Amino acid sequence: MAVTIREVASAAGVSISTVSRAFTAPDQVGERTLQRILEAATRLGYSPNPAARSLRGGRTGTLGLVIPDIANPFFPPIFKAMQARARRQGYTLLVADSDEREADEIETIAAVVKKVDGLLLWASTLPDDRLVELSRQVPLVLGNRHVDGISEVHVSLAAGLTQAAEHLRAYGHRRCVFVDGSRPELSRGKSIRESFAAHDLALIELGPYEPRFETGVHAATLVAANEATAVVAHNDLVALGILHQLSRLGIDVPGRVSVIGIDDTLLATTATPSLTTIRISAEEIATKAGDLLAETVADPDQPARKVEIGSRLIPRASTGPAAA
Amino acid sequence: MAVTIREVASAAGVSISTVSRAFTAPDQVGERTLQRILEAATRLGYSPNPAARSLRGGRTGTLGLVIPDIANPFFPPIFKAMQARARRQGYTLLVADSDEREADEIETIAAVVKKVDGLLLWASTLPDDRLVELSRQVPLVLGNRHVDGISEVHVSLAAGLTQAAEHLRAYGHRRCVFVDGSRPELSRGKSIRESFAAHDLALIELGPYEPRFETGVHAATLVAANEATAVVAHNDLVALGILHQLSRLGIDVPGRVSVIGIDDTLLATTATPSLTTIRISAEEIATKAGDLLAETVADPDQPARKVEIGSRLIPRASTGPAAA
DNA sequence: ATGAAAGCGCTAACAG
DNA sequence: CTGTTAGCGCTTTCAT
Repeated sequence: MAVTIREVASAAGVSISTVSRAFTAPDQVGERTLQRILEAATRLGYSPNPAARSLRGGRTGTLGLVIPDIANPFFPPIFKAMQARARRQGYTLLVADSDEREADEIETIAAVVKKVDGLLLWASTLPDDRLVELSRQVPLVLGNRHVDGISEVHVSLAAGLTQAAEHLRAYGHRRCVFVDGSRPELSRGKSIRESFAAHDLALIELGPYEPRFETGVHAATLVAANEATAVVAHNDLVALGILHQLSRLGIDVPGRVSVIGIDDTLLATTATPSLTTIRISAEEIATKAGDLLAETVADPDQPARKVEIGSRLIPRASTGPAAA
Repeated sequence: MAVTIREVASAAGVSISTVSRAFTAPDQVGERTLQRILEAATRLGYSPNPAARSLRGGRTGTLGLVIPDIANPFFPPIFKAMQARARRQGYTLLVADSDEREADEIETIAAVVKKVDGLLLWASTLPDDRLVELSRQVPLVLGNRHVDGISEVHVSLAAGLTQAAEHLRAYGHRRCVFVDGSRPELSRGKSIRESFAAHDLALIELGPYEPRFETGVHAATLVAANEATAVVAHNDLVALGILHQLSRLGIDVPGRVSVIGIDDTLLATTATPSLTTIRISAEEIATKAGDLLAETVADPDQPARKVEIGSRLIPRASTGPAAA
């Protein structure tokens, strides 16, 4: 076993409580004593045993993040930003991938829930009542999912989509396609319909499909057939599928068709042409979700709150003037 | 607090030891007793407190994975595969991103080391002696890093690079460029030099640069200037930079230049044209590294072992016959 | 096959 | 400011 508080105590010639305090409430310990303890601790290579701490204090010092698919490039930046934030607040972040399947998600949550002080569940597929139940078991915050009585961070695409509409309109586009790849519950369709209608842009909706590259490949042909001059895709991945197929069909982007993605992932920056897309800031998610979670952990009985995450258009090379 | 072993015990009319056994050694408990306990446990919603378990047993039931950058698309599949494997072995996986900086890595490791039964460190930037020291503190396996006396999984690109050389040679290429983006210690240069020499392919080496998209953009111009007909990039990201710039220069891929990446990430599949690349199987890494780590945890004093991970070429649309 | 009891390392009253 | 003490929930001898 590793070195314990007791050995530090005897090395420093104090009691174990004083050593404990030296780590949890240094200001309650005498100047010189503190020095001696810290010195002894470093020399012996002591660091507190988290298991004992948790057992005693009921706090684990870790926050949980459950996401549907870390291979979706939308999530790694969130992971990073949340980890950085958690660490600054003295927490370790435990990230688990639920593989986008309900059964796996249940298992994932079960594996994690007893090891964390609070949980952020992104785009959960679980039924409302299970989430309500879970929220009684652990401080809980939902991402992109609404359940009455549970705090939530919600990504709003409204701002970004409005900017996209303005952008396309300014370039003279009139007829656009939206490739929907959502689960119906959280369809991005409604939001885009409103924004585009407000800017007098005709919108043809395709789908819903799965949000995959192949979906874009398939949809590209339909875009051409619909005589639209611009497409908004469900996300960057789908947009890349569109770009890919358009290129094979010899349809120039943005010369004949403009393409817009959503999420501003690595895929958008590295695409050819680079992809105009709607950015959702990982830092903003981490900050707001992290704060909300921290507050929920601190006071689990406060009323549920809803926090909005904004979005904005990042114009790049895949959009341009409408073809004549 | 949640329901404890004591409540289950009294509900089932047995002692707490028997309940404990029901969960840790069910075969040592009478048939009917076991039934009753399990029934009571489910009814009460009991599940063992991991903190108490760890404290008592010294085992945490979690395995740690420290990676340099989860935003590098090479890592998410490894995360997923490792998590799946760990779970099947009854472990939770704790993943931490060290942000590619030594100071962060030290902090990251410190944050997780006491919370895990074993640690897999990928591409660590720490000096040898620190790693040796760490290996005395926790069962340790290294990924793509060699330190005497510590077990290691090592990705060998030899097979994939040989296939790449054969592939290019068969297409009539003679003059190739390699864009090096490695830290010098783990340069991919040596391996490719040998493979290409063996196939009588002239190899011009550029770099070393940082393994970024912009590196590829920059290198593309040099490729053209060197009159090479094929490029191998340090990884898919760099390859996409090359693709991007080649496209802007109006140089057709694979008509005038063939491009090969390394890693077979999502970027390769979604590129236009889709990218020929060298695949390193995440499943193979997870399986071999997971087993090695499990064995190291089970018997920390066994001699260090080295396990090789293979690679192979995935031909796609970015390679073709050499220009005349 | 089951129970009693002793801690694992630590924190948080409570005393002084 | 510092020490004493009682557990946190569980596993694990040691009995029975």
